[in-house]
Amino acid sequence: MKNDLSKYKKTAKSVRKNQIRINNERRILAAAVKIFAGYGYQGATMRKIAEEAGVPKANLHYYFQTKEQLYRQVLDGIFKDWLAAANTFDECEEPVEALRGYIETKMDLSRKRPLESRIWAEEILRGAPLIQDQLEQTLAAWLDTRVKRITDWINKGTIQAMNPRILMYMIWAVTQHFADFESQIRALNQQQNLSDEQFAEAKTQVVQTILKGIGALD
Amino acid sequence: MKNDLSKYKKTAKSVRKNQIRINNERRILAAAVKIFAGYGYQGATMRKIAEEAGVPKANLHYYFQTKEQLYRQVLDGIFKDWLAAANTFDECEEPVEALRGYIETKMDLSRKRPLESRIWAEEILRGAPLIQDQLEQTLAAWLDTRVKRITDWINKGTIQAMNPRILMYMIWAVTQHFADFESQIRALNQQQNLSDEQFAEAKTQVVQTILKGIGALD
DNA sequence: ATTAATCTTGACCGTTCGGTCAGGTTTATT
DNA sequence: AATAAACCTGACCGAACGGTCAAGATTAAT
Repeated sequence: MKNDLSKYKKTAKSVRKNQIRINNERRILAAAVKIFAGYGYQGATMRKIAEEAGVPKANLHYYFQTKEQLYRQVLDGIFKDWLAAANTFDECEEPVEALRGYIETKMDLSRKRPLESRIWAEEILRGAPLIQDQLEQTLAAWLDTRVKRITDWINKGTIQAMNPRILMYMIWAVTQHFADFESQIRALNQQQNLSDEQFAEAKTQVVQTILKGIGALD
Repeated sequence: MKNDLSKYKKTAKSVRKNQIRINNERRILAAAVKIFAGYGYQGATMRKIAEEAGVPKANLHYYFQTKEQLYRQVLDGIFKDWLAAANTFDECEEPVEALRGYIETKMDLSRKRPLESRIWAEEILRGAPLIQDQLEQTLAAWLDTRVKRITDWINKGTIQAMNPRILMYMIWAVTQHFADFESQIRALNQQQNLSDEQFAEAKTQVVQTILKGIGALD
């Protein structure tokens, strides 16, 4: 097995040896994110990724056996970021601050990592062929516990009665829209990407509209 | 020119001749919508489309010279539907009913024509390489006039102050999410698509949340 | 009945795709 | 210094892609 990593754990000095692999894997993954986001899974080619990473195509297959495995690792990285951001939801006890923090974090993620958001979106668009398990297990479990929290708020009368799942779908839809539909927003904004000021305004308005829409604000 | 249609306009009987062409074009376009939606532009192949339509691959190139031209005609059809639905916005004078009607129409469109929504989404995701002109001209003009209507409502005090463009982005994001992210919603709904009842609930909640969120409802 | 236009199709073409591999180079171990 | 493990890469492969074309079948026009 060319790519069996277990052997690297035998000695202390092998840590330095790993560095070559770590650096190259990181470089290739960064290039893969760009190319997959820009062309989609099918439109992306190993040639383009190799060119973007500045390595020969054969080298890609040395570190990642197949295109699909490379793509899977890209998706894994995105999913981890997603879950990390998702924990913002639990940092506050009160619905207003918990939801505000979560929406703002998701908006920031769309602003700072639009490529990752687009890769995720395309995967879902195609029917989630590779991440269905993660959706049905990890994401479904994450959602269930947050639905319970929101239900508690509703039962306490802090926010009005509603379907918590639909609220979460709305938050995801709106926040990710600013990454996924960036090119449409640009076309409708005099061919300019949203400035920092415009994006800040959007962020505020999204938070206000949703919070007010569920009766958490006046 | 094999595919010059001008000659068909010469006689009355040519209308019947057209029927073969009309039927085959329609059949191929319907198959193309399915395949483009399911696999994306790059992932879709002329082979698959021909198979879905039940005609030999060479026949596709008889009616549509290239894959890109076939795809363009699919996009044109989607854009026309989009604009037709968009006119719902103008049917009512008051903001509550105008926005409610528009949101509901967009939700219904997501429910009834999810494939078209996904093709549109993928095109935007890829940077709108083929429809940029339509976005910058037709869609931008459509949006501008609606922004003016909303601004009037704000100036009259019927709804609260806000950025009308961001409101429209939110409406598009949420309504199209139910088509574009259908596979994610299904994975989070016990592997079942939303039932008619669930979708009706979502529609109501989306309308209520947005209208209340902009201060148009109590 | 004849002619012309339109439609149909299997076979084929050049290109590009993901992936392989042998053999050379570099780095680590003893 | 010698050996081994890891890394690198140009050249190559079969498969699948979009697209073409000549020749036959069908339909319309006279």
